[in-house]
Amino acid sequence: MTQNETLVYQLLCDADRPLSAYNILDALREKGIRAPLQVYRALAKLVERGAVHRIESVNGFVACQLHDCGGNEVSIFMLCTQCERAHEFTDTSIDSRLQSLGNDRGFQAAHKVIEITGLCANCQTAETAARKH
Amino acid sequence: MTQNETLVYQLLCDADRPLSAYNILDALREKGIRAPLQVYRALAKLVERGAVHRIESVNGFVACQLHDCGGNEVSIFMLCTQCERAHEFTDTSIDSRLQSLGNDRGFQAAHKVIEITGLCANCQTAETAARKH
DNA sequence: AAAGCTATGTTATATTATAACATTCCAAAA
DNA sequence: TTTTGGAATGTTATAATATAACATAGCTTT
Repeated sequence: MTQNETLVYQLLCDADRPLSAYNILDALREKGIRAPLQVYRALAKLVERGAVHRIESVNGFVACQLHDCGGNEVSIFMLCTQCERAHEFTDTSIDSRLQSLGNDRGFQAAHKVIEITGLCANCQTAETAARKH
Repeated sequence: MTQNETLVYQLLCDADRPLSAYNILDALREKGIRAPLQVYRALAKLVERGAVHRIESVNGFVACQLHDCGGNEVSIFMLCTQCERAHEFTDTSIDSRLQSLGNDRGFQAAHKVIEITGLCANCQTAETAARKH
């Protein structure tokens, strides 16, 4: 990994939620990153390599949370609108079903996005508690 | 539907691919739409009502292609990188599987995004034909 | 007529992303 | 050892997407 990629990747690993490219830029200014392109270039490489995922629903980026994710499985993300955390997982049955839907139509899939937005369990209970006042 | 919503909705219905907010703005200038906000406000209402879907992968918008889509099903989109067309459909098994994945984790889903990017059947054959030269 | 609501319009600005070009650094060929 | 070619880097400018803040207009209910 190059210098800039390492900086960006480490930051994403330490973060507990998706970061935007400009979040990253701001956080890494003191480390010598000065321009958006430096961030976007590092991100492009990291995403290409599967080390980082782009979350379309929030225009953000997260470090891959699954050790062997570079593989073929589609990542599914659950995104909490409250705490902003992103949980990543995979599901073979959804994956294969989606694949066959594509095949049925002769569609050659290159990339799949599956994202669920809502309230995580934690934030639901917090909200319920808050309503008691 | 209000004036601006009608303009935007008609345009999207006539389009054969997702349009960006600024595509829409440019197309509707002669009809009196002058500022991005007029477009974004109309889109927000239309999306809320289920008449239009936002395609996260391309930051674009399409008119709903399913008559009864205002309902509960998740829309799945296949997006061709070549012709840029978006095909919408639903799949009960993916939907319910995704739902139960959320339930397992106590996640309260509000919105789901499923988008497949790739080459549609049509564009694949066009590409194969082109390679013969 | 007044009050309140929704839609509208307008200007400015925030946020996300890329184009175009110059420079540096390093490894491998000559 | 030099050179040369590719990848990484840096820098400035700008494109593309989206929203904030405020003003006005039109309609409906009281």
